[in-house]
Amino acid sequence: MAKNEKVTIYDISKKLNISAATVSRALNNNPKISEKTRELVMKTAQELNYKQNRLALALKSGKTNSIGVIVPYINRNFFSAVIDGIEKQLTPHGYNVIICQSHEDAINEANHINALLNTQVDGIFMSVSKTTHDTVHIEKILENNTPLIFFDRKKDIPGVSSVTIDDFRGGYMATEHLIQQGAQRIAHFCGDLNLEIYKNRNNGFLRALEDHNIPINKNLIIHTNSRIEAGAEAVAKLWAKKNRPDAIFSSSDYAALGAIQELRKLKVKIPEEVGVVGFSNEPFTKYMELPMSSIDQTPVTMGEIAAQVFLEQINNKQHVLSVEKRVVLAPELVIRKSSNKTKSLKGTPPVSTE
Amino acid sequence: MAKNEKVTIYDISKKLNISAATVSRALNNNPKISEKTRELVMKTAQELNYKQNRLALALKSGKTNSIGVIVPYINRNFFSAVIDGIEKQLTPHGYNVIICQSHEDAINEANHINALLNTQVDGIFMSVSKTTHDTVHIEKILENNTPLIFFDRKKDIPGVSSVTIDDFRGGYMATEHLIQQGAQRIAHFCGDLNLEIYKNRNNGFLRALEDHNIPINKNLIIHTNSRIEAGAEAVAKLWAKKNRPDAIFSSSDYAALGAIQELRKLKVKIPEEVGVVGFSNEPFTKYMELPMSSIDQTPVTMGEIAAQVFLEQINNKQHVLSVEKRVVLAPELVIRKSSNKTKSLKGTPPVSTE
DNA sequence: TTGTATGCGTTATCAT
DNA sequence: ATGATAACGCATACAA
Repeated sequence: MAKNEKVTIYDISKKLNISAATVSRALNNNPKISEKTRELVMKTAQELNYKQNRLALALKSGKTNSIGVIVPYINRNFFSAVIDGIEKQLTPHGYNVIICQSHEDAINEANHINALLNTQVDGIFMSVSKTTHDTVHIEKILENNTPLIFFDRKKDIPGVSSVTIDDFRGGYMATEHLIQQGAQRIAHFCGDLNLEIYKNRNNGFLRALEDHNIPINKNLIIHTNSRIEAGAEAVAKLWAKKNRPDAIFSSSDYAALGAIQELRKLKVKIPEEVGVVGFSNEPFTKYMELPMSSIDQTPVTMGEIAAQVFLEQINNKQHVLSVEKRVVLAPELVIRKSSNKTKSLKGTPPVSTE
Repeated sequence: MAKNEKVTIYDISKKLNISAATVSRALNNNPKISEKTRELVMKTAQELNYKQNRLALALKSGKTNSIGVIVPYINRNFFSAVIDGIEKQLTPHGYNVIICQSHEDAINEANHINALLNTQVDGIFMSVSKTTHDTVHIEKILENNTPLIFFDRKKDIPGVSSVTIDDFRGGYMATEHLIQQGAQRIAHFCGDLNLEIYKNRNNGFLRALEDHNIPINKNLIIHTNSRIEAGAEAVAKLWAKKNRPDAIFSSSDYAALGAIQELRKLKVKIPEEVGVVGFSNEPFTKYMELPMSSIDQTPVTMGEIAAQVFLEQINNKQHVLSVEKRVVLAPELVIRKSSNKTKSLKGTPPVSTE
């Protein structure tokens, strides 16, 4: 028996000598169908191994029941956790999640957007790449009237909702914590200022210094990317000079990891001589030989809320021209050994110690 | 100007007073179309911001130009690297990659398979979950006549192609290396034997001992999962007894990491007292304070080859009932400090030292 | 070279 | 309660 051919509602209708319309109705639990017919149809559908063709449905209804997510990399815990959050919320609603990686390249981003729009996805979630300056390719999503939700890394586009964390606050908390630990010369590893998130973390850092009357020293602000090597190099440079820092706040956990590795090579005592705080609370920070303090971005929550914003948005589409909702989540400081000189400390929420 | 409505080839045809068929042909570079018409169509398509509806195309052609990939977790470097390999090969061919996570749950796996089949993907790549025993949900893919390619973790199903690495060889290499470093009492952290990969690594381990006349000691074979905690617990138990091992070969990098952490807590010297080799060559192994030896599975290559096998398969579909191709890749031993007692060692390919 | 008609699998509208 | 038919957007066989 060749199972080659796809079985359609017509096959069922022929077998039962009823119309395809009736089959369709029965399959969709239309109340105007007799119980007998419905059961018969259901049974035959099973027997014939009928599978609804979502393509046809999508073409007819204009809804594909799938959404696209574009992230820089899927193997960053932060991003995969956000995706988990989105999936968790949307799967029960019958949505399919299409995941795309931009690899931090605006061109890939544009291609993916095109492909997703051609696929007629019902919505797009994205965290923009570092190389995305121009937003014309992003605006195509809006021209296409497809809901767009930014998460974490956003661009300021009117009418576009976003879910982010308060990066300013995160930067502030990390810095203030280091100050409270006695630090006076805090170095900051600052990410690409093209991205709001890094700018905000940087501003939080600066404000914390100000508020505590610590002079700002430009030499201690190092522009690094999010790679381990970048952190190691930064430390190497800083320690080659006089007037070394007594703490490091890195906008990236990976750069912070590199920094710690280099510091240990240099036999610098952590946290006694130098306290270190990273950002993102990647899982490895917890499992390091010298566990690292970091700022948790509650990525799963971020994904869940992004999904909720999306659902609201498509339900409100009656007469509304554009809805825009900007959700900002609170970051959480997780204090671990790399910045904790005191054995016991009283953490004030939302600060947690491990 | 309301940009609400999707523009179709009909809109273009009306505007130009030509038939939709001509527009379609022009858009597809059909050679039987006059240059003038083609240019005109292309221009108006641009002006109107026309986007091909892949849904309609898919419904018509029976090809969606998208493929599905099902992996346990996307944030395992191994899996995301395989996905990178698949994408790299398939994107130039116009394919869209839909990524799904099973979270090691056979039920999720089945749901994803269903969704992908309903979406009419042109092929499915998968690495089965640990909880997948029964394969009926997988066989539905074949009943549906959709090409299926296993990578890394496969089930033995006739007619299904697979790309794996020689796990037996990997286990053998790791073990032999430890023996050459002088180990005589090698513990093995063995994964879930429900999966072929772990069974094979285990067999490789056993054979290496045999070949070097080392008696097999069942007490040194510990069944762990792939979590850090599992490795730490295993070490704690082993070191609580007499006759401790002098080396560990772990089927998982994560378990090996936990082992190393625990060993350092116990002040056991690595690699002097105990050599450790993991499996998968996750990026963190390289960046550990005490870099860890591991077996590299060449995941990007694996993904690329899987994609090639898929492309071959759909091109050969003329009269062939079923094609099956089993590609086995060679693993590579990467020697790092955790197992390297000798300062200088002469690595014989495909062994690399870092 | 271009136009006409048809079908891909569904659902919705209108009949019956 | 059920049937006939049109429509979603596209590509193609057949005509012209």
